[in-house]
Amino acid sequence: MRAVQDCMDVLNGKWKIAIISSICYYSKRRFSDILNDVDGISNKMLSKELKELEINQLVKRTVLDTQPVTVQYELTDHGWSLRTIIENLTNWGIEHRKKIFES
Amino acid sequence: MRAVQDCMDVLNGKWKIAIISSICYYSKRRFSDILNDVDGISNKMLSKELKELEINQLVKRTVLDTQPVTVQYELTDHGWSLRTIIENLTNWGIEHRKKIFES
DNA sequence: CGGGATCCCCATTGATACTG
DNA sequence: CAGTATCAATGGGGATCCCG
Repeated sequence: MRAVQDCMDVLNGKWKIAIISSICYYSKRRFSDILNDVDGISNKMLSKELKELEINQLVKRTVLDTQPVTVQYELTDHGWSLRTIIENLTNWGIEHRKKIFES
Repeated sequence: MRAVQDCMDVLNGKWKIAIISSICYYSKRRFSDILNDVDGISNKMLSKELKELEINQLVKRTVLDTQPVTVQYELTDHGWSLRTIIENLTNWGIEHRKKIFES
């Protein structure tokens, strides 16, 4: 019971799951790419959420020495371990949509 | 990607997962019991979240003809199908706690 | 017991503009 | 490009009281 909350504390906020999904799908992803992937998110929110994910060691941030600057985000091993959950959530979402559609 | 959001739309709010976990664990659970299970939730929020879960057909509400009234909450088959996800989240939460503790 | 109604606040989010 | 800064608004959520 407590453990579920520990998990949700890390995945709190409106966008965390979607952000992780995006990075997870593409392995490596840039700031502006994620901004496009996640529908409706603002740069401010993305910045904030990514920072939190980094603190919780789910995401690794890498600055590439290009002009202009490129920043890569990728999942850490720990973040990567959420893959199963993401998949389950996705599958459930699909099933749920069917369910609601039928009724 | 969209599907993950469909799922999270249903599980939104601060308390949904915890509430489902509570009911899931006990199979049937009363309002005041859930109120105790979920640490920090207010009756207003519990009431509201349960209503939403009912609308999304994850939870079934049954009023028992006692004095005073007893209300049972249980998961529908659809709600029950979240069991795997709950378990995954729980396990991940435990692992995460270890991880953070080490660092 | 299981909520509903009210009041109220502040944290989260949005929109926009700006910068290295 | 990858953010930061600032201002403003909304609604999530707490506290309390009430009711059948």
